[in-house]
Amino acid sequence: MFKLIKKSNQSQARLGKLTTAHGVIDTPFFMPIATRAAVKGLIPEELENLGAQIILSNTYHLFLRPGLEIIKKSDGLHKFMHWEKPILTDSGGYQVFSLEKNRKIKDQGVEFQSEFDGKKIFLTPEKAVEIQKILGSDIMMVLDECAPYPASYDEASRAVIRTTNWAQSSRTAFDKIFKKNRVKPLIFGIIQGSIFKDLRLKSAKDLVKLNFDGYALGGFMVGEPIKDTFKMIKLVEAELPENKARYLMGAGKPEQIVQAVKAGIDMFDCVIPTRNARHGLLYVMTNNKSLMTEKNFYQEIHITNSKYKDDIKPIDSHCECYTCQNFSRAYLRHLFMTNEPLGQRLTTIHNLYFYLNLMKNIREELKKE
RNA sequence: GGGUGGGUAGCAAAGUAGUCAAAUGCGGCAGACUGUAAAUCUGCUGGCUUCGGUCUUCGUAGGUGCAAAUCCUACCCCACCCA
Repeated sequence: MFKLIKKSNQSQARLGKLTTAHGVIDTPFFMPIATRAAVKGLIPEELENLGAQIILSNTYHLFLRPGLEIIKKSDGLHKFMHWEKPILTDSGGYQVFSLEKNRKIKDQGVEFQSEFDGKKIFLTPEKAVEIQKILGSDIMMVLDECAPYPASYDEASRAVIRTTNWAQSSRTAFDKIFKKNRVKPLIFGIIQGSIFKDLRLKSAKDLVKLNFDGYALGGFMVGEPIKDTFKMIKLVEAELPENKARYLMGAGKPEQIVQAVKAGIDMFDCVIPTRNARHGLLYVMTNNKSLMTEKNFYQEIHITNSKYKDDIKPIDSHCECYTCQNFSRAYLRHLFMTNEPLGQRLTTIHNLYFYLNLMKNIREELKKE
């Protein structure tokens, strides 16, 4: 359940609390991604210390490997991966987009071809709910169709119709499966519609009727101009009930997250901090004044750049993460140049800390406002 | 001293007359990454350039030939084998 604590008087930003079966989460928040039941090289204790309140896992990938039997036997995903805080599970809707070559969309669901053995997997909205139940998800996402960009109006429209139908089926399946449960996971609907105003509006309105626990804005950050992204966010935000969490799926860069918080978004997830960390792109805070008003509050550095060869400063001199407390740019660069996996682990720690700390600072700033 | 193989860009290694400023790999430089099939991918890596070219390069020095990294001669170096 989402509880709105405070609304900013300078923007649409909100402070809130999201209660799940595994604990209460302060919003706005960022979820590190654990697609395959692990956050790239980090142990759960480290994640917690970095400030992670919740992580994201993936229905499709876990269904393929290790498979549901193993997770059942382990008594759910939390125990399996030793993470006792909340887990949000994505439905596989994004894989409709990212694994475009290996899937076929039908009205009843999506047929994927397994990358491991070529086996065909037919994922329906009902099955996505069932799988997420077995995983032990705290926040389930409905199966949706994430259309690529650019998409024609007709394509986008068809994707919205299917997504809405699937949301209906998911809702029904969910209510049936959890009829007798006192403690239930949350279930979120996903709004689609590419960058077409009327489609986004219709998608939002139809989903709100289904009374989900939260509403996700999907199908963004797939190549569309960021201006359009925010136009759509503003449009959709106005349609959403105040007492439900809003989740901008797959976003984003730090300044985009701040901007989205100001547009009324409560939840985020993104591969950027972890993937970029592994690729040597690191975040440095350049201003400790107001995140909510300053535009350029950070800088990116490529740790492999030759200019860091003899730079014995930490990544970010003001950062309090384990990496910055103990290691220099020169050392991290050396680890990267020599392909030492430790380099990736240390930079992942830093970038995740940067993101999680960013969210914490946003919350504190909103509190003080 | 005799024999054999070899000397190609930062390194390794193809190429053995024209389509060669020279494959490929490594190294080096820079960039991208947004609900993760990503410890991945892309570009550049002799000089100059008005980006059309142009100049200098394949151990060194000569030579043949319209044309040479590629053929010939001499020399210098390296590796291994025999004395």
